[in-house]
Amino acid sequence: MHTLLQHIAQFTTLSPQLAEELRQRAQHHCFGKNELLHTADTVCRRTYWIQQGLVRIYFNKDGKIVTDGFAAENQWMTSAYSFMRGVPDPYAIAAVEPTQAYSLSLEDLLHLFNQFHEMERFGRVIMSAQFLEQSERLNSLRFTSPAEKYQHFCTHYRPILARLPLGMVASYLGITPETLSRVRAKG
Amino acid sequence: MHTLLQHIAQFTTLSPQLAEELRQRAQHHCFGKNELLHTADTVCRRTYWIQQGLVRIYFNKDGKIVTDGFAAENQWMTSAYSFMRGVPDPYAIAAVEPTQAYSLSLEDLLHLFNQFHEMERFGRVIMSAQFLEQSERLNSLRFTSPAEKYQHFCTHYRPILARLPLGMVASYLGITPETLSRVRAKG
DNA sequence: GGTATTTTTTGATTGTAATCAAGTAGCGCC
DNA sequence: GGCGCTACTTGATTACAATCAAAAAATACC
Repeated sequence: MHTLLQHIAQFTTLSPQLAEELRQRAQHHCFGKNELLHTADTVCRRTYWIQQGLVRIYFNKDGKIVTDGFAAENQWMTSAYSFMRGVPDPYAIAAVEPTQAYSLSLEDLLHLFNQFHEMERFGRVIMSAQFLEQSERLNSLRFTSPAEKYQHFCTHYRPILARLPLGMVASYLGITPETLSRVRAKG
Repeated sequence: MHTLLQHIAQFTTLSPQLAEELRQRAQHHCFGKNELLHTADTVCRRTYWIQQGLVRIYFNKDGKIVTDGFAAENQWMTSAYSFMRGVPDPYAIAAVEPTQAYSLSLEDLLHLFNQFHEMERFGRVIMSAQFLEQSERLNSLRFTSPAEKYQHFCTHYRPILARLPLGMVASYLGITPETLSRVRAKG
């Protein structure tokens, strides 16, 4: 638990009261390889902070699995739209490796946001960071060739590259496994 | 000014003190058609709330102008990365129509976030909404055909469609003007 | 009102990555 | 250690939108 508190303390002041509330509310989880953190077409009730391990979010597009994102140590993962708006969506989340995580429900978060200005700060800062990260990804998808996409992935996701099957990387990059294979053969 | 305050009050409680601080800090602007709100390769120092009119953000890619986004009445516009991180970036912002806007600097915002929990709430809620909107755009860019992209634009941006040259719409959608023209000819 | 410029349309060709189709290698599991 | 499955590679073909090119329409400007 102290690792989650450390993470939060990087972005906001963490009062003893807030730390205590977080300790009470956060749930700890262990997931085996391929175990689901969240099932498609259900409401995603929790947001997960990955302490150890690696997870992915994906959905089924015309019978093919499309990976939409990854989260490893010290990162957050949830099905954002479903979680924030309380509606089902097509995404599922699964552990790529055995994973340990803490989670909070939306109710927990909203309570903490209400109770603690500093937690509201944390929420704002994290959302801003996610927004900027997503902008960069959008630009990469929009303007770069498959080779550049792969290069970008290698430099920005080096720590997890070796832990992922290439098919997942390909669909995350918006290219086919065949194209990724050819890109790698050349580089 | 009261329109900006109304906008903020939609997302958070607006105390008289916060309203007063906003009145003191927000600057009012009038921009003529094609006038720049922000110049490329400089630090974007302000975020603009559009009271009346229409603006676009764009950059120069290999000699071609690529439109990256629009903001009309009741929407915010800034060059996000530059504004938040205080570094230059290649984006410029220009008025598509004569435009009236209010603006806040990062210093203003950070002061207000510090001073007022309710303003920090507003920041978090707006960033969350922007994040979800961007996710939807990312999915549209990634998975849909030019015709579907245009359809999506028509349904989600109807109020501004008629106010924009098609070339701007095309580059926003990540397709060429020729392709957009052909899509429109068919539908 | 007429000229100049920009925007939009239409047509022909090309390039790139997707698709289709095998085949090979790697790995988990008994 | 061998079987069976999944992951990855390689090759041939196709589809789609980009590019190149030019004409037509709309708009701005004197």
